Amino acid sequence: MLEYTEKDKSDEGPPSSSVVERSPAANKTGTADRLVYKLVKVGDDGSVLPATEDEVFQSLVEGRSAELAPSFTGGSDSNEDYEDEEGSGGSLDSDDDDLDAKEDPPFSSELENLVAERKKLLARFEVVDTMLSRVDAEQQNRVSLEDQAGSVLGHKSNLSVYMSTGDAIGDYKRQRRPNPRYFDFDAKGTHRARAVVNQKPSTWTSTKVQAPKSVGVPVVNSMPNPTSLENLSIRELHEAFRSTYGRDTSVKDKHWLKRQISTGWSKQRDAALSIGSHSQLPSQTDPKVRPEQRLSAEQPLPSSTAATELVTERDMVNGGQELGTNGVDLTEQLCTNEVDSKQSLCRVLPLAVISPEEGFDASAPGSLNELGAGGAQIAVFGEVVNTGKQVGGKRQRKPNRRYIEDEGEVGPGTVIANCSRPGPAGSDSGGHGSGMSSRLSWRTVITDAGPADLVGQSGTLQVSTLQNSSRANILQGQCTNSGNSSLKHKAEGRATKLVKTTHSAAPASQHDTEGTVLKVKFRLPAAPGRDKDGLYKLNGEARDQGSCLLPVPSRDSADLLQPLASDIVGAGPAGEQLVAAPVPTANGGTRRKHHRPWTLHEVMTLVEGVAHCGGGKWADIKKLAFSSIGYRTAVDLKDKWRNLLRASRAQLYPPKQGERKKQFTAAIPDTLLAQVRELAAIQHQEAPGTGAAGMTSRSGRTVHRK
DNA sequence: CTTAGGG
DNA sequence: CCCTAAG
Repeated sequence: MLEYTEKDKSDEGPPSSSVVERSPAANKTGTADRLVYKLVKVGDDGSVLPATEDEVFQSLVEGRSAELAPSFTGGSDSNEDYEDEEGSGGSLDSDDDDLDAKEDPPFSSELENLVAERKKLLARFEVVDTMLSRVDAEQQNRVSLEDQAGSVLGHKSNLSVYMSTGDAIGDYKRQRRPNPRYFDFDAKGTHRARAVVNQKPSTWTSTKVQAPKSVGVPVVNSMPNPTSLENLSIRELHEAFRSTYGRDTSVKDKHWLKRQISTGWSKQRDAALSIGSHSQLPSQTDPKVRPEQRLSAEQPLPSSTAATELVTERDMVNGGQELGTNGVDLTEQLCTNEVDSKQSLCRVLPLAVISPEEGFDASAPGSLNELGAGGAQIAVFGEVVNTGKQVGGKRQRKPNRRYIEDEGEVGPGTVIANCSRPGPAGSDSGGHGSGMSSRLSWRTVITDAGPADLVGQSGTLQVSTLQNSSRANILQGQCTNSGNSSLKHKAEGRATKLVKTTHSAAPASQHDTEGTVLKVKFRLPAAPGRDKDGLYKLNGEARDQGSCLLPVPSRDSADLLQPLASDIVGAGPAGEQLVAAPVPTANGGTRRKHHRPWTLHEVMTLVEGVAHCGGGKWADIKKLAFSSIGYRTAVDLKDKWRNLLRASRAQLYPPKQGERKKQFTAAIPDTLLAQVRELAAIQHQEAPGTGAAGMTSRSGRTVHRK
């Protein structure tokens, strides 16, 4: 019931392609601004209408007629976007004007050559962009204000709207990751609404689809059997990927690769089929379909549609490329296109897709957990990226952001890479939905000046932007933030942590004090993922510390620094260490992971915590002993402890055999290990017996040997 | 949400 | 470190 209800409320937008009048304002009005006219369609008469991404994209691609597909126009627009705008209204107007001026298309449009068109379009986009930037800025401000005010509601709606691109229906739940357990539940609620939605896309699709180019891998027959993917090694997967998409990828995650590949195949197949007639669904493609999903997937499969679209887009994009004369222009154009396409897809796909979440945009670094909207996939460069479409009607797991570094890599596509990800291609740490991320990056690129401006206006914005670039950038974020220290942004868990860390970490260890610590809360809409800590409060660290039960023995700086790590992030002002620096892997690739070496201090703290609370009470320990640490989650503690146990055990057996083994572990002093052992022993004892002092279950965990 | 385990 | 399955 609940789900259903919620949907009703928020959904308005998406589903009804039809008009949908939502009770809009009611909910979101105030806040929902975010969307705002991202895209504007300028009519010949000079009127400006909010256009759908599709429209824009189309117009861009086709170059010629500024017009959009008729079918599209009306319906799609009616999304939240609309509403949103109203909310923010004022600021936009000016922009609109600009558009008008620039945009009026000459009568002789027909005659105009593509170049001219392109220019125009570009100009238009710029304007739009600008607009967007402003809007964002504005929103940021608003958000910040809201935060201060303490109003929470607004955010939610905003974000979701924004990200989910309409489709999201604002339903938070949907964005969560598909836990099987919940899935059923979810699905039920969701379906109806969706069903309603599905019609719109078709129109568009049919129009566009023309000559799908065959990609690296041609048609159905020639495609390898998906099931074969299971057994492939990463290298093989890479090859397959390359053949499928025509580019390399650095992603190491097998799941991701498989998914991408299979998706690519299925898509291609679909495209091929759909062109001729109508395709059937590729159900077998995905190896991991969840049964539940199938059951629940009553709806018709839009997949074919999606695929088609993607293909089409790709073609278009490619075309653009070819046409492009001058590098620069080209570049821009591409970027633009890409962006648009993404957006458009988002818009469209959602309808079709059951679970947008899955969607994953190769080009968008971010996403992590799904964002619904963002989820939609995009075609980057011609390549068909996995769409949220669920091939077999099942949801695919979403790839971890972490693993996706891709995108930029493509040779040919380089252009885009530049555009979208200027900086070090960050992995998306922040990832909030792909949608978001893509957006961000995009924006970043385009708005050169933008960032600066934005920053100035609202520090907040920056943060989000930064995310993409990984923690390295965080610093900036700090700076920015510092201004508005009071702001709290909801951030994605990790990101948040990181940021936080950067901010306060070092100091914290010592005397901290910082009243200023801010919690940066990214506003990721949907980011369901791991917000765990997102909300973490930075309480004054000092305060907490004082309150901690566990006295931290080594507060001395010496202790802190000594440890293995360089980590103490704080140490360096620049918080760069946080990072996800690419780490070379033995195998060969590089992977970016958040790695934050444990400091001796932390380890000691952990040990004490265990001593006080017993093993297994990670959450408690976290609260007590790590209140000042912040970035270590209970799980981290658990993991670390596990490692310590291992180490302590290992210590007993000297590494005689010439195996140098894990030298890494080195840093931990024997004494500590000894303590660990002791504790382990103690717990071991107690556990089995009866809960001695109220410690009940924790025991078992102690020694597991693997 | 918190734990335990696996990877 | 991350992810997931289980209470």
